[in-house]
Amino acid sequence: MSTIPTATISRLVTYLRILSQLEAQGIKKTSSDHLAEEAQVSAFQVRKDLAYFGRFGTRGAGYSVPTLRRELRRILGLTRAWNVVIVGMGRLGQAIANYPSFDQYDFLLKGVFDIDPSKIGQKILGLEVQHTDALPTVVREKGVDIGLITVPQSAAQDAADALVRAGVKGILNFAPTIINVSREVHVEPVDFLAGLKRLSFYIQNPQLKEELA
Amino acid sequence: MSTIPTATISRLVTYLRILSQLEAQGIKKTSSDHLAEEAQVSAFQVRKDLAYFGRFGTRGAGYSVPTLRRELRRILGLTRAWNVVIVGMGRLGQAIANYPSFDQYDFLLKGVFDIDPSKIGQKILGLEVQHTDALPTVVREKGVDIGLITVPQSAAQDAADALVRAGVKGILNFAPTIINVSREVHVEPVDFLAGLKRLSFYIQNPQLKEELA
DNA sequence: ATATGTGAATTGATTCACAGCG
DNA sequence: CGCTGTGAATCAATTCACATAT
Repeated sequence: MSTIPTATISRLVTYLRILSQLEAQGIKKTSSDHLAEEAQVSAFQVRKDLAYFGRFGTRGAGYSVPTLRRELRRILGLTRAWNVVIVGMGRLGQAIANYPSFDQYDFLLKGVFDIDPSKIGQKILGLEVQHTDALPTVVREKGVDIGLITVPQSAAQDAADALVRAGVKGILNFAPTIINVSREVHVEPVDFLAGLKRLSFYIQNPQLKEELA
Repeated sequence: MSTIPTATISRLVTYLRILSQLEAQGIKKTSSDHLAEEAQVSAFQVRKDLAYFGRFGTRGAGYSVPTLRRELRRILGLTRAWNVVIVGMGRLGQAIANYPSFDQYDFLLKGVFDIDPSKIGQKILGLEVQHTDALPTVVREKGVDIGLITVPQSAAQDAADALVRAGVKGILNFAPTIINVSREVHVEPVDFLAGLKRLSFYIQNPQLKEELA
């Protein structure tokens, strides 16, 4: 079996969102051409990405929207609910917790944590903010899979260590820093300051538009 | 001149952050080995990334932290301030506006916008929330370079269109959807729901750890 | 002695062209 | 005929090895 590019996984997430929108519009059929246009990639790319996981289309006819959507949800592990906690209940943590339809995406918020005594005990969406020391208990008892880190940069590594010790399998890191975790825990960065700095580069160097992939 | 991988730009942002931390600690010298360890890449990669832009080190001795930091800031366009606006003053927009030291990074918030009449007129960090219709005026008068989109998915394309018409050069898109803009405007996505879904895939397929780049 | 800078080699990802199937 | 699925070819990115400079 050939190796799967990480970029393919990102694109599968995009294809799934497009399919969900098509399904919501009652559209039953689509094609690699259409998905490609919506995802802003080539049709070759769409077909190759899907080919890593199987054959989902009908030659000459394209793809069934419900079928391909179901398959992508299965491939991405989105047929089950994932239990998550948030570490860091500042403004960003609260915004994420309250994000519209966060729970509709089958990510269930099972706990919210901080180390600031003034925050502990506050209620967020019916959950009481707990001290990070309670992480191991909550992760075990609630079967938590994923931890979101929304603490300041200086506290991010401590939060990551606590989450890993508590036994989460994945971390979504909003803090603007790289965190070190054991090999078996996967980390996805969500770094908007880094995004701003990349924008700064591209705006300052518009002539590089052609020289960049 | 060879073409510059987009991944290189992301890594330069990481190297810059590491150098800033080293400088704050009073450390004057570093090496490609040290930067590589901190950035979780190879030392070859660090040197190759820097080589796209010049020679910044001393053979046998490594890199001067202040010098390399200054050079990276110059390369990334971070020696000047960038004027930004935020479109979407829900919880996420407010959290980003209030992000600790957002302005310390030389991104200056020049306006906040929404289309919800109940939000217009509210004060955020001394700025009055304005209707999106006012974007062209503000962008022109304040010299705004970058727009942040923190509206719901369904409103993201409209927000992007308004920003592009108003004349911004770059967009940081927090909405979970791909937006279409004219070629000369650069878009950086910041999609935490996509990050969660990628985590779902990697957690469900731990055996692929070796098969993924 | 030591660590950078860089052409060459290798590995990986994307694009292509067309075979295969409905 | 139309569109998918896929090996082959191309293109891009990373890794390597070592020449080079201090």
